[in-house]
Amino acid sequence: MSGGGCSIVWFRRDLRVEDNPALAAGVRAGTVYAVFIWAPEEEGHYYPGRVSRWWLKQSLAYLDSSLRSLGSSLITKRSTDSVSALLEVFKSTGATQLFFNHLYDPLSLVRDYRAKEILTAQGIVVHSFNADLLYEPWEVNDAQGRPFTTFSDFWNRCLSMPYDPVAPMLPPKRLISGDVSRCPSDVLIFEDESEKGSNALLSRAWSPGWSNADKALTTFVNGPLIEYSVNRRKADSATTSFLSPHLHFGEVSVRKVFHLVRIKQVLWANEGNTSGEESVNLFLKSIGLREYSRYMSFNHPYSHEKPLLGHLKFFPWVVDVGYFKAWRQGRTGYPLVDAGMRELWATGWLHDRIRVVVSSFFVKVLQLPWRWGMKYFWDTLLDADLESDALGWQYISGTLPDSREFDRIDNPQFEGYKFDPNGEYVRRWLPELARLPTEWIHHPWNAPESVLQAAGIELGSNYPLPLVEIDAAKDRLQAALSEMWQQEAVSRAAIENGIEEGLGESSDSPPIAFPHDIQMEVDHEPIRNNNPTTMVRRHEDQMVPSMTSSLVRVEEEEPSLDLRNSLGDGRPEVPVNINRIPEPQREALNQGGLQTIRNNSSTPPLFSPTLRLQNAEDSTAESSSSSRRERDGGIVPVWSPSASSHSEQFMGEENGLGRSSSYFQRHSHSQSHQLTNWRRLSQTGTRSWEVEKAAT
DNA sequence: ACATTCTTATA
DNA sequence: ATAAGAATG
Repeated sequence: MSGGGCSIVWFRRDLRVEDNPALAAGVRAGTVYAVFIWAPEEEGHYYPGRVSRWWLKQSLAYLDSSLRSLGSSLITKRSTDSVSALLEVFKSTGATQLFFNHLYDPLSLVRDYRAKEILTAQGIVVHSFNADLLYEPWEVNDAQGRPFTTFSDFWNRCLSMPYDPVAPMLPPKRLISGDVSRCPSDVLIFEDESEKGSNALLSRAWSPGWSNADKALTTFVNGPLIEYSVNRRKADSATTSFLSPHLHFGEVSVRKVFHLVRIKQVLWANEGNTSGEESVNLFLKSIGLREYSRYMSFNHPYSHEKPLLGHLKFFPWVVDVGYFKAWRQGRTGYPLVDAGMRELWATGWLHDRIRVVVSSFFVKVLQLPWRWGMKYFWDTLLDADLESDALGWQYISGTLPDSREFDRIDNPQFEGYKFDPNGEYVRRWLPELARLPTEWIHHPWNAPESVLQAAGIELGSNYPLPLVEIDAAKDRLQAALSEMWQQEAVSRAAIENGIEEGLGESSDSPPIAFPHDIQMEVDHEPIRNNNPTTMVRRHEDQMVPSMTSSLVRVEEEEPSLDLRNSLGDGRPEVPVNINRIPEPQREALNQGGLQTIRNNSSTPPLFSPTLRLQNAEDSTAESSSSSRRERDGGIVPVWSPSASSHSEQFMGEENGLGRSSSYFQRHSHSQSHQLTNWRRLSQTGTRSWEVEKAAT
């Protein structure tokens, strides 16, 4: 390439020098400035949690040292707006090109698009790459060229793509650095005084940074991987890869993981080691889920906030901060759940199985709104990852086409027998139960008084009785579901009426007129069970309450429900900024986007789900033809968070059942079993389903 | 060989 | 919950 170019390589969640396409391309283009911009306010609601920031700090230090060994260093900038920070860096360095790797969370999609637009207008040439996925979201489509809506279809397709994922590339041998003194770094602060003590403990268990990521990968691939299929169900043993935080920050490339693991698989297959082979399949499936989370986020950018299916739209979630607090503190009375929550709090880590246990308990037994749980995970997990966590919680909550059935409650007691048969996990994290014999460890409430006494346990005093009995939870769930169906019927009736009358005066009256709509905030309802806490149900999934600050306000948050004071855990403050994209900006993105980028002949077309949905054939052809070119850095994935692009093929919250039918109609042939599940949920008086079915 | 129970997996 | 597959009689 031409030697004259001077470029900025913008690091984000790709904190590695190996297999980093943006860095490689920047190096090829000539002189390089490596830049990291810390602008957490941009994340608004999802300001990174303490442990996540701790990780980031270490990881950046490692990146800096590897860049130094290549002859440069990392320029760090503190800002509240990445794009203007970038502009300043361009101004002070005189660079003319920008290189970065794609991200797929809703915020980054918008920000990166904006960055490209603004910088291009300034005469800067922008190149972006895939460094985070095996395949870009727009590369993986069904036979009709549409995105998949279930994981297994998606993953099967990924595994049988006509071309393999790009092979990982080596780090650059050396790097021609720009004059770093032209662009002084800001000191980045990732922890405050109050957090230092807690953070000190983290370094005993975890070592961030790309070289440690590499070590973790090697250790796993040469060790636990082969036994993964048999061990992965044990809550307490170190049989998982522990790669997730490394992967989150891009310290190691998924493609490298994929290739290494595949090599092992071929090896074991040749040896006839079927369980080893199977282990690789299972491990890769979890890699696939990570891929799928990006895929979902790209195609349905509100999936971290809104249920993808609207069939639970009228579910009366239990709005009970007391429940929420008990769950967070590991005082639900179910040992496996409590052990998990204590481990999470203490270490920022949780085995995948236990994540399922605690989140399922949260949604099905406590019936709390899933977004609260998701936000708590976000704040506490070392590997907090918006896309993965949104996928996980939606799966548990039953709002994906291939979710678990909503109807089904997992019993933590039996899960305890399965995942922690000897009770070691529980004993480790719940010292108060440590002396309880294994027989009773997962259901202390059944233990004879003498046994409890001998173990030093007084239920209701030093260990709680079950917060909610499983049987009561089942009843409550059924009751809540019938209530939901009733509301659905009311709403449907209202819509039908609205349509009839709407011929004359359509927009005057709200389409859904039912009492709760207006009285939502004060829709308190006495609860029918034995718990002492006042229970409040609400007919709407709600925004996550602020856990840490008295300042965060979310537009949907109700004044009558002041969750803020009761939630103080002494955790760090979250800034006020809410990540809403201003309306005019959305419009600009929507309308201007395509043409603006297309006019640059070296730049392949943009990809926008909106576009694709509106003009499926056209954009599909584009996406498949340009997916190759993209590897040379041409495409910036673009997505604009306009109302119109919201999960078009899933139910929109607003349009509820109307949308749902078209969704199911479209997919009914390939997904009859999901339909069955959905029908079961809607059995009471869901006439629209029958209508749809007849129409199909 | 066949029916019945048990096990396991489920994004 | 359920369905498929394995083990059992």
